[in-house]
Amino acid sequence: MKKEKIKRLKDAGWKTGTVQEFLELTDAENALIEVRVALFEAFQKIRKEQRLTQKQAAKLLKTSQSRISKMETGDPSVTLDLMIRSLVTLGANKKDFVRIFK
Amino acid sequence: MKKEKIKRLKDAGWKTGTVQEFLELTDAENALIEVRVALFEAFQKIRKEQRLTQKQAAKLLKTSQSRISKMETGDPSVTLDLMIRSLVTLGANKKDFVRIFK
DNA sequence: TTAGTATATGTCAGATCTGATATAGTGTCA
DNA sequence: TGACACTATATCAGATCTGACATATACTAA
Repeated sequence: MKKEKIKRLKDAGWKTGTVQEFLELTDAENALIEVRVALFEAFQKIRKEQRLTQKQAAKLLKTSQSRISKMETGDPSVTLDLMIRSLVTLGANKKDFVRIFK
Repeated sequence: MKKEKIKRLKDAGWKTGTVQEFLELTDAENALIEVRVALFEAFQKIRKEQRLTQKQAAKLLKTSQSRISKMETGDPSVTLDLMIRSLVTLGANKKDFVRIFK
C-alpha cells in the first residue's frame, strides 16, 4: 500500500515531511525512498540526454523495454542494484553520484 | 577471478587507473567497483562510530553477523541494495550519500 | 480512422540474493 | 596455556529479482 503511493505524491510536489507523516514512514524508509527517487530520476534524465528510447536503452543495457519503464516509474520490483548498474553503463561514475544525491 | 582481487588491490593503495588497466575493466565495471567500495567503507565507518560489534549491528539490521562481515569485506554476494538499506537503517540520509561518494 | 512509435503494466521461470548456521581464524586477557 | 569475544568464510533453502513476453495505453501523423 505504501510503495505505490509514494512516487505519485512526491511527483505531485508534496514536501518530504508531509509525505513521510502521511504514510507513517520511519526515517530509514523515507531516506531509502529519497535515494530511489534520486536514482530513477537520474536514469531517465541521462537516457533522455542521450536521446535514447526505452527500447534502445534496453538493448544497450541488455534488458527489456518493460524493465526500463519499470525503472523510471519507480516500480518496487526494481532494485537499487539495477538502477546503479544501469547508470554506470550509461556512463555515470562515482563523481556523478555526488550530483545525483545533492 | 576479477572480483576477489579488487578489494585487496584497492585497499593496498593502488591507483584506480592502474587497477583498472591491470584487471582490464571497462569504465562501467570500474565505476561500479568504486561505488561498492565507497559504500562498504562507509558502512564500516558508521558501524564503528556507533561502537557496534558486527553481532550487534546484525541484530539491529535483522540479519546475521556473517552477512555484516561479507558486507564489509566486499563479498560479491552482497548487493548495493543491502548496503544502502543497511546504511539508511543506521541513520544515513540522502545527504550523507553525497559525502560517501565524494 | 488506421498505422506506427513510445511507454506502461501484468506475469512468470530461471537467476540471484539473503538470513541462518556451522565453523575457522584472530586477538586479548588472565 | 585456555577461555572468550570479534570477525571471516563456506554452504544452502527459501526469498527476491530480472529478462522476456504479452498486452494495454498514449500520442502523432497521414
